[in-house]
Parts: sequence; structure tokens; C-alpha cells
Amino acid sequence: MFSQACKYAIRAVLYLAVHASKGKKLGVKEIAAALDVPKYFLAKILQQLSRNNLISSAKGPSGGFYLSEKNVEASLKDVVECMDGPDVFNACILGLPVCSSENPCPLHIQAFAYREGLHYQLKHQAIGDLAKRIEREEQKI
Amino acid sequence: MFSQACKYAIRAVLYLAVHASKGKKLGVKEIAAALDVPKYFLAKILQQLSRNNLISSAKGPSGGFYLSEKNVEASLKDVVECMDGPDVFNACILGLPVCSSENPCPLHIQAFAYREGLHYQLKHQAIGDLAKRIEREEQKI
DNA sequence: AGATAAAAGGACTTTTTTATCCTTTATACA
DNA sequence: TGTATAAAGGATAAAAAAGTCCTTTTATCT
Ligand code: FES
Ligand code: FES
Repeated sequence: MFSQACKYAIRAVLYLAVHASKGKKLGVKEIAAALDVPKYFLAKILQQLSRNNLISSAKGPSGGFYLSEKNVEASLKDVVECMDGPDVFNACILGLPVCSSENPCPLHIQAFAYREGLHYQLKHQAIGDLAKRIEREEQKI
Repeated sequence: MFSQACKYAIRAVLYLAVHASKGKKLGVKEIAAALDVPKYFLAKILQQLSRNNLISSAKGPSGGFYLSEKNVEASLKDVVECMDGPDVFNACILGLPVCSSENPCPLHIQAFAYREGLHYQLKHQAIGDLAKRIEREEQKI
């Protein structure tokens, strides 16, 4: 479903949402260690997210990554689309050129339900709210 | 979700279910042309499916691929697992080492429901039955 | 101003996936 | 028995994804 880069991106954003803030920025090294993820690869991913204004960063000593108030209001859908492109949630599961309920492939019904369920949650839940649930329910990232 | 090879495999198997039989075998070339899929790559995939007894084949003139009565009773789940390995339907969507409802990741609930829906359909529907539906509803492959 | 720390950016390497080609084996049929 | 046909298998090539390293830029603090 998601590329490796996208998985790391989601986890990193959620980790930032839970553990960082404007006052407490986190460096790549810390995040990579916490998530057990390749450091330099994660650096690239954070760069890309930062360029697209999905996370915030500061250079220099006491610099690092965090989520601004604006960032916290975005959704994971934005993160996913930033990493894997805009078609992740529209593509036919069999790779056929178009996915449509009018002219469905044999797996469309189930695949569409799955995809839309996920899509809906990712789209309509703010990263900040998701982070609160993670803390409340002590979920792993 | 599925690798390219797996997508081609599913489509090829369904195409065989609809268009081939013991009496009317199809060659790689025909299938590749019908599905608009790279010929040599498809050949490899059909080989692998054949080795794992998910499809049947005959060499020589008037040879080709088809589904035996046994093959038709199998499910697409077997095809998928043959191509992408046994963990496709058990892996955490975020790539965490285990997926479990007891200790879920933040996306588990939606991801699990979706995945299981698909898994269930692929597992409990025989390829032959699926093929009948495809013909009845004139679905694209 | 100088030293230091951390992200940003560019270039590169490795691994995996996708795709192609060539040789061998089996089989049908004349 | 010989020829043609098609899958099986092995080896390789090309492309994409994952991962690493080095240099530059920006900021902090003394
Ligand atoms: S048409 Fe294939 S998933 Fe919708
Ligand atoms: S724990 Fe991540 S999908 Fe189940």
C-alpha cells in the first residue's frame, strides 16, 4: 500500500506530534533512533515533508523538527500524498488504467471499501487529534 | 498493496479462468497481448504459478496454459501468497514488526478492517466462481 | 567574529523489482 | 524420425526504490 518512505514519514510525523513542539525540537538522530529507522534516509524524508510545509524545522544549534500549530491541523492524507503521489487512493488495485464503480474490476468492491475507509480516516482526522488518541491509548508508533 | 508481478498474476489467472480450458489452452503471447502486459515478464510469472500448481501448462505444439478442475477450485489468496509471500495479509500497514489488535498502531483499526475484507473475499471465493461473475457482469480484467 | 550544531541539498551506492533474451526440454504431428 | 512449437529455466539488463555520504547553508552561543 505505502512505500517504505511513506511509512517512515507517517511514523515520524506522529512521533513529532506526540513528542515535539516549537519549544522542544527533535533532531533527525533522535527520531531515527526512537523509530528504529535508517537515519540518512529519514533525513531525506523529513526534508521533503518540510519543503512541502507538512512539518517545520529550524537549523543551527537547538534546531530540529517539530509541528507548528498549522502543521497539527493537517491530515495524514497530506503526508501520504506528499510521499507517494496524489493517486494512492484512486488507483485500481489490479493496476488497470482507471478505477471506477461504474466499470469495476473483479476486486473493485472490496478494494474500494478498504481504500475509502482508510482514505476517509486519514483525510478527516487532524494529526493533532490523532496524536491525542495515541497518547491516551498508549499506541505504538 | 500488491507487487506488479502479483497484479499481473491475478489478471492472468482470471483471464485463463474465463477464456481457457483443458481443450483450449492459451500461449503467453496471447495472454500478454490481451492483458497488455510485458510478455517475458508474464512468462516468468506463469512459470512460477505453474510450479506451484496454481495453473496448468502443456509444452509443445498446441500447448499453453489453462486451469484444471483443481485449479479452478483454488482461491486468489493462493495466487497472491504465491507471488508476494505469506505475510501480505498480516503485515502492519506502517511496517511495524507485528500487527495485532491487542497492541495496534494508530492506523490499525481502519487498515485491519479493509485488509480483512479483501482477504476474506479472496480466500473464500473460488476462482471458478469469480470467473462466472466476471462473465455475467462483463467485468474488465 | 569564531566555533559549533543542525538542517538542506546534491551526488552516489546498494538493493529490489521489473523486464528481456537465450538456451534447453518436452510434445505433437507429419 | 525429423521438424516445428511452446513452456521451463538460467542469465542478464534496466529501472526504481531504499539507503548512505559529503558539502553547503543557516542559526546559536560564547
Ligand atoms: S477498478 Fe480495480 S479497484 Fe476499482
Ligand atoms: S498494527 Fe499496524 S496495521 Fe495492525
